Amino acid sequence: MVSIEDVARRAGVSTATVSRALSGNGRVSAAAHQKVTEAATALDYVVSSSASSLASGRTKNVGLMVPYLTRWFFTSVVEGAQQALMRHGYDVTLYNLSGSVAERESVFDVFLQRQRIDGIITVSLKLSGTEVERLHAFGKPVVGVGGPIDGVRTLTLDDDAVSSIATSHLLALGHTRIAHIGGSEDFDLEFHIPTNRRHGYEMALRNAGITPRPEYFSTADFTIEGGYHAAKQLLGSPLERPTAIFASSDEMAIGCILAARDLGLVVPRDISIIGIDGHELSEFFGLTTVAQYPEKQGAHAVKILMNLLVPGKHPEIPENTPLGYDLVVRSSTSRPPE
Amino acid sequence: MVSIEDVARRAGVSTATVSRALSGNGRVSAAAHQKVTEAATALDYVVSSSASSLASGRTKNVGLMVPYLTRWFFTSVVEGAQQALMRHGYDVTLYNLSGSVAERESVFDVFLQRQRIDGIITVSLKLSGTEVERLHAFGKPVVGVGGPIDGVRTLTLDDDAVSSIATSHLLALGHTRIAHIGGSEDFDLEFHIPTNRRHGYEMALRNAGITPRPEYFSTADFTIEGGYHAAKQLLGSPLERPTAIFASSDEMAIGCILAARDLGLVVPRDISIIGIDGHELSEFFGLTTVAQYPEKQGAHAVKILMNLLVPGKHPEIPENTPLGYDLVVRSSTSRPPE
DNA sequence: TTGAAAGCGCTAACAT
DNA sequence: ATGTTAGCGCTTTCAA
Repeated sequence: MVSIEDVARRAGVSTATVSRALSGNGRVSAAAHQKVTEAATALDYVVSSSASSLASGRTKNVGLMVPYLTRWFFTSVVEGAQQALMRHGYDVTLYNLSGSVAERESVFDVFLQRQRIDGIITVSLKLSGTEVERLHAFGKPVVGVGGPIDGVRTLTLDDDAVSSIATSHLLALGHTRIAHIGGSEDFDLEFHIPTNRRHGYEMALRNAGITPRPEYFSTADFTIEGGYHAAKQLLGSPLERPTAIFASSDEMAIGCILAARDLGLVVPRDISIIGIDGHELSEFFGLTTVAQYPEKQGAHAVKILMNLLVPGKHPEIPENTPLGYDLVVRSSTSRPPE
Repeated sequence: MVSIEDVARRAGVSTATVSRALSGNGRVSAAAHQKVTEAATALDYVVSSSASSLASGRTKNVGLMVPYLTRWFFTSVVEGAQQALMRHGYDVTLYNLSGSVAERESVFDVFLQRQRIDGIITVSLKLSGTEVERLHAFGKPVVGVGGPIDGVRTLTLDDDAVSSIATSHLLALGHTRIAHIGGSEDFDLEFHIPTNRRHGYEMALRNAGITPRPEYFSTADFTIEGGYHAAKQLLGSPLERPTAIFASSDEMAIGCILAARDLGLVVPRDISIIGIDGHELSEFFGLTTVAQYPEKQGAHAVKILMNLLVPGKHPEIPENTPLGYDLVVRSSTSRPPE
């Protein structure tokens, strides 16, 4: 193992100068900087993270907490955050809360306590009061993506605006019988996935002079399968059939498309379908959607965290940059049948 | 911060004893062990990972290297490995190679070198000669999942057996015109996804006295979309249409199902379809598949790694436990049309 | 079985 | 701008 002393010796300076030159903390003459850099390169020197952490209290490591990994949104956020962190020289430690209760507890009681991370990014996490407490007691900066956490700076999509846009798109096409598949409440209890997109939908309808009909509202679990079953109910009922469905996620919307097909309905001729997400599968299915950009959200969270970690060193982030989203119109929506 | 000294004082022993009692290295009397444990619990003491790493050279942290995250197989392996590692008290650092070339290099040159991990698990990684060298120079145990790496113990599905089973299932149903969608070579160049499942398919055919027809072979990129386009070609061609398709992945197989539907073909009446994976969507689509279990593969890799890390402490792993797989018959396969 | 003490490799006062 | 040096909190000889 090549140590800082080896570099110092080769560069003909003290270890302190090497440390300063390589870390960028403290002033070093150009000449010294040059010698140090050369020596370090020649020796393939990389600081030992444990030694550095122990001495400085900084770890150059950030924790990423997710409810689980096998969901497009979560993985995308993680991917975006991970790449951004790497660019800042940070490692990423993954905390997956999908295990047993005991395991989940140990994340808070043991893993977070061992001084391995400088900060945390939580993704769509629904935390208990105790967990939030422990998170704060941890004393390191925390940034959340998706779903508010008490006392934590969180990035959340403007659900009202997004669902209002989706609904308005259908209204503008001339639809009046618009159904909505939202998330079920008990789903929201486990991890935070917005179940409150219903509000924007109803507002948009009301603004258009339409009273939301309860029989046009249904809930599912955000998956293709869930959306499929909900849509079957909505479309198969002998009541006046809706001419459009707005689903709270692309996966559910894809489920709707498949359900419509199985019922012999043609999309969009007989039924228009719109989702929210910009899921990787949405293009293939020709799904109109309001795209959100989870990778960007992850990267954005990193920016904020970096500001908290090394104040002043990074460009200031406006306190509340809203998260971006775009209506992407494809072939699953059109004017309603005459 | 509560330190080892606080615990030692409270327990009335030396820091050395505390260390021994808590780590399990070195003998400690039952009485001392008890006192230490109590004191540690009372004080909410958790060892500082950097201090411990610096002193011992062990980090209790394992690196997980993936080509990228947004693919069912990779995430599932990561999830399985992560949970298993947590149970052993190990943290997981995620190295995602999906970024730019420079970023990919920095993983090997910087991130791996900073002494933060005790070992590495690679997932479906295709590494250059230099990268493999660096990995070995790193001097820590490496275990691979999916795709062989020179000099690295790797877990790989028996592709021959798996594709032979899939093909045999179709043969046993009476199919003789069986097409195969494999992975494209250039896809394999980037990250390792088995493109050699063709062999088992052809062997099975030959054993049944059937000569593989080149026009029944096609390749795609393992996605739904790729499978869809390949299937359209296979099924839309004016040649004698195959009565069954064996796709190298469930996502491609799902693409086949959708393509068949769009062509007005009924699955399985007109065309039988089978995949490989046991993908989370396979059940919904009624897809017959040869399921593999990526979470288990991840957990299995951890077992092997633990043995390498702390030899003797964990149950011995037979040198070559084959990875499990199962034929799961659903509604996408049946006897061929008369 | 236990304790004393010497580091592990680095950073950050402090002094120059 | 640079060097000296005292720790950071733990593990691990070594001696008892």
